[in-house]
Order: sequence, then structure tokens, then C-alpha cells
Amino acid sequence: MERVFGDPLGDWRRSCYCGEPRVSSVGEELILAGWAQGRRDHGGLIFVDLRDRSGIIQIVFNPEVSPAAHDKAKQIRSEDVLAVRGLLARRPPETINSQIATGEVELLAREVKLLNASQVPPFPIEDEAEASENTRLKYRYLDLRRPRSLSPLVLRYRMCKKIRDYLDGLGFIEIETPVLTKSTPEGARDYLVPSRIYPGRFYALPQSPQLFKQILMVGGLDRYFQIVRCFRDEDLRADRQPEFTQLDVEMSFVQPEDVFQVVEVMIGLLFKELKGIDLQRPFPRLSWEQAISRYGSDKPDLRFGLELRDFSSTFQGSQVRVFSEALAKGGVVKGIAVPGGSAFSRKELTDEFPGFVGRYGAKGLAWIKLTPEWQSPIAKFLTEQERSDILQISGARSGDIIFLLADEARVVHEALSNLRLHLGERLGLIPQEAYSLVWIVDFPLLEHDPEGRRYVSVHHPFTAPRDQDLNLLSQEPLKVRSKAYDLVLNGVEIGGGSIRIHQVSLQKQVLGLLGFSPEEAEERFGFFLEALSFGAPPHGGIAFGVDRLAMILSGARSIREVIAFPKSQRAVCLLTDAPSAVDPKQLKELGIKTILGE
RNA sequence: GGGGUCGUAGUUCAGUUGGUUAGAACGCCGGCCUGUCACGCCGGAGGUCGCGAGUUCGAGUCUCGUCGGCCCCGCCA
Repeated sequence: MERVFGDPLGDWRRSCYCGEPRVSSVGEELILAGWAQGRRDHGGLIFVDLRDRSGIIQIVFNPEVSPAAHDKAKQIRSEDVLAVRGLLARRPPETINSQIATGEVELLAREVKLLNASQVPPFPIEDEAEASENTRLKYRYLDLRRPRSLSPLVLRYRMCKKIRDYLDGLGFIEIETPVLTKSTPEGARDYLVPSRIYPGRFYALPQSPQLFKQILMVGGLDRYFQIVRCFRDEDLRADRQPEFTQLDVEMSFVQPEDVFQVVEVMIGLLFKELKGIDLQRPFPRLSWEQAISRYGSDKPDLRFGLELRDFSSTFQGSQVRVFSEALAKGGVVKGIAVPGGSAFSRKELTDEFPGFVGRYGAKGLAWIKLTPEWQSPIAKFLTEQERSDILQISGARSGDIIFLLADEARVVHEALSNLRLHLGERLGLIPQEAYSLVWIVDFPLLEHDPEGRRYVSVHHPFTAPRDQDLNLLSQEPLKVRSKAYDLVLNGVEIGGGSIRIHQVSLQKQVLGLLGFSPEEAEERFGFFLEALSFGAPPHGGIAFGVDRLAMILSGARSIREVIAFPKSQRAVCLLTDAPSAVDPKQLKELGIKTILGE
């Protein structure tokens, strides 16, 4: 049986939000509106909690106050929409509810309007109630009625507002760049948008407004920013959505220090005003080389120790063949000492941890328990010298365990950095209320494509080499370091940027190193190269992951919590069911035919 | 593309070694109740065990496939 309520709102105007009335307003007649959160029907008295985004207040329907309102209130069910006119009264002392902000007062209903009926909600609209993410996202509008679900979005809004105010104060100008734009090669897969006017041609949605913001610098904007949606058609993770938001910043006539200054004050402001935390400035800096060497990662979480140690020199020519052989092939032997780790079980050591590092391509994981007589699969191969080196390099003590991994450096670092995080989490070594910020600087400009035999940009093709490395560019390009920098917060890369190339000749040289023929460069980036040739100023900037920053500031475990309508891991919008099939007429108009089977 | 994990009432979950009619709590429906706020009391309805095959006398339970949520690898300049 469908319930339909049709009371018109009429000329009623809300007095305030439901969560606002206090004792100071007792005696006033108020009109409140919101959603019914449950009904406690005592036959005589009926209590309804009326809720809006500000909180809840108790409405009392008393037949002695208004028989009509009391009669109507019998129909009220969860999530019905009501407006109530009544007298704000102080609650009898013994009925005060200290759990809610309005707990000392209640509204004695004189008249109620049943504005709209609700179906029975699929899950209770209460913070405490757990519902699966599946259900929450399908009925996101119900989920959002819960403070716990709304508050990360509110925090995100406040964050963006503060960013805008701050940058505005520094003379930055927010400029919108196109969403329908040109596909550029490299980087992530593009989302394509077919052109109706030019059948067979496509726009691409921007992976970032990189070239536009540089062109704005050529246009003399001097200080630009934008909070902008970006799109990358790649698989999803807890911290990756196909559409995400960047805070994009670009400045002219600057060095990295100028960017750091603007950013550090901004991040400091956000922590101060949103979390009440005073961050130490300047933020520490680690060279890329140091970060990789000590943590195995270019986005190290510095909230805890377990640093990587290098045992390569110890095991040159060692009897431990997996080590010496890896070294002979140019690899490394590195490890982590875990305090108290000799308590790990055999199952953990033979299944769990080796399986874990296996995900990153490691073929095994050696371990040494520092019990009185060392317990280890490799113990019998170790010389006295090796034992003493291991103790000295690892700094480990009795009761600790040392994990050792030998392979090519890339695999060792990848596996150990993740093992480090895994152990840190598992052993509770990560202080949950701590925030560690670090700049990673001096990235290499180029690296070898893991598959092909070509160079690829570590940052992006428009990143400037360091001035003192320019002469290496033609001879030893892999040794060239760049003017790129990342900002890492608790092991999450929240921002990255660089000083850009502003001279067309250098830009062409770098594109050449990346394997673009002059013709390809012209076809793909001609418009940009031409812009550089008309007096581009030295410039640089940075882009932040707004979702990730909001996620960390709100303590969320996934960026879906700070996005109103996120996609599922299979890139589906569970609310609308997008993506979906389209009318064949639409395809025809676009000159598109699908080639999928029936 | 690959690995892991979960999928049972509206919701959150339990369900033994494969064995009678698949349970609980909350929610929902009806009745009673004037101080509740997780209201209470009495009664009731509600299930394609994600879907499809297979094994078996017999499948929620075992096998295979498939779909979906989540986590991860690959991917993400």
C-alpha cells in the first residue's frame, strides 16, 4: 500500500535548523522541518525525532495540545518529511537527553504538515548502523543523511574554500580550462568523447590541465590556480577514481623554493584550521635517491622506522648463493630489522611474508631470528665476518628478526618498502594521530621503460632538468636530475610538480629523447611548442590530489568517502548504473559502430 | 588481464561432517500503551541461500563457471 502525503508547505517558513533550538528560545513558537527519525508511539503521547543536516530535535505530539496533530502523527513513519509548528518548551528535568545538542528542549506540536512520504529505508539512517558500501552507494541520498557520511564532504568543502581564499590573497587567479580537449600520448589511457560535427574525431577529457596552465603563464597570468576535475581511464584503487579532483597551481618567474613556500603555508593553514594541528615548517626534504635507499619508495611514510639497510657489500662472494648470485648480476641485498620480530611463527615466515613480497616480484624472503644461536634457513652458510656485519649494519638486537631480500634493486625496493608498511601496520608501529610531511626532490628526469628500450619521463615531458645537469642531457640522459618535487603525507603522494621547460629548443630536445620524431612532436604538441616560442616566462607549479588530501584530513580509509557519488571498483556508478548502452540513433549520429558480439 | 575475500529475510549476520520445515537481532505490518529517546508489551508477515551447471539418494554447505561489492598485482607521463 503506497502512502501519499500531500500537505502543501504553504506560507510556512522554517524558523531555524532542527539542531539549533536551545533553552534560550523556550516559549517561542517555532516552525521546524525535516525528516522523521523513528516514532515512539505511547498511544497517548507520540514522540518523533525530527532530523536535518544540523541535528535532531524531539517533537512531542500530545492530544491535549492538539488532537488533530496527534491524530496525524500516528501516520508518521521513518524518513517521512514533515513541517511542525509548535511551542518550544523546556523538558521536564528527568527527561533531559544529554546525548543530543537539543536535549534540554522539545517542540510541543500545535500543527503538523505531512509534506512527503518515504518508503521504508533499506538501512536505518543512523550513524551507528552499518550498511554495506554497495547498499550505501546505491542509496547514497539516504546515506548522506547520516552525519558520518556527510561530514567528510563538508570537510572537503571547507578545505577547498580555505585554499581558494588563501591563494586569492596571494594574487592567484582561478581560471577554468577545457574539459573537451585534445588527446596527448603517454601517461594514462584517455577518456574519449566523440565529435558529432567531425565524425571519426574525438575530444579527450583532460588527465590534467598541464599544457593549458603553462600556456596561461605564456599568456602573462603569472599566478594561476584551479580546482579541477581530471580523468584517467585506468583501474581503480582505494585512493584512485577514474575522475578525481586536482588543485592545479602554476606561477611565473619562480624557483622550487617559491613553490615550496606557497604550498607549505597553505598546507600549514589547512592543518591548523581544519585539524587544530601546528605543523613544523619548513617541511623536511629527502632526495629521491635517499628516499629509495632508506625506504625503498619515493613516497615514504616517515611516521615510523623500520628503515631499509644495505647488506650488498657484506654478501659479495658469499656462501649464501642466492645473495652472491644476485649481486653478481648487478642486484642488491637489502633488509629490514624488526624489533621483537623473532616471535613471528614459522607459518608467518614461510607463507605469509614470502607470499606478501611475492606480489611485488620477489622470489623469496630470507630471515634471521636473533635468538642466542641464530635461527635462520641461511644460518649455516654465514661466516663470522658476515654475522658481525649483519649485526652492525642492521643495528638489530637479541629478540629481533632481520628480513633479507636479494634481487635487482627495483624489485628489492618495491618489495621491502611494501613489507615495511605491512609490518608497520601489523605491529601497530604507525601512530594514528601523527602527520608526517616530506618533500621528495631531485628526481631523475628520465628512466628506462621497463619493457621497451626507450626513455620515459619520471614526472612528465615538460619538467625542466636541473641547470647543472644540462650538459649530461645528450651524453648520459639517465644521470640528469630534474627540478621536480613531490609532497608526501603519511606515505601518500598528495602533490607533485616541477619547474617547467620554458625554452622551445630544450623542450624539443627532451621530446626527442622520449622518442618523438620532430614530426610527431609537431603533430601532438605543435600548439604548445609554438606558444613557448613567443616569450614563455620561466615558470613552475604543482598539483595536489584534492580527494587524497581530504581523505587524510577526514581520516577516511578510501577517497570514496570524500566523493559524493563515487564509482565502484569496476568503475560503475552504483546510483545511476552508468556506464550504460545508448540509443543506436545516438551512435549513428556520431558515426560510431560498436564491434562487440551480441 | 591476474590473485585474494565476501555474497543467506528489507538490513546486519549465524547456519555443525552434505541430512527433517534455513534461524537471530534490528527493521516492517497489526493491536495495546501519556515521558519515551535503541521506548515497552502481545501477535504476525517476510527467503529463487547472487545466478547457472555439476557431483550426490540428498547441496545454503562440495566442484566448476559466471555476476556483483571490497582489497591487491599489472596499469596509473
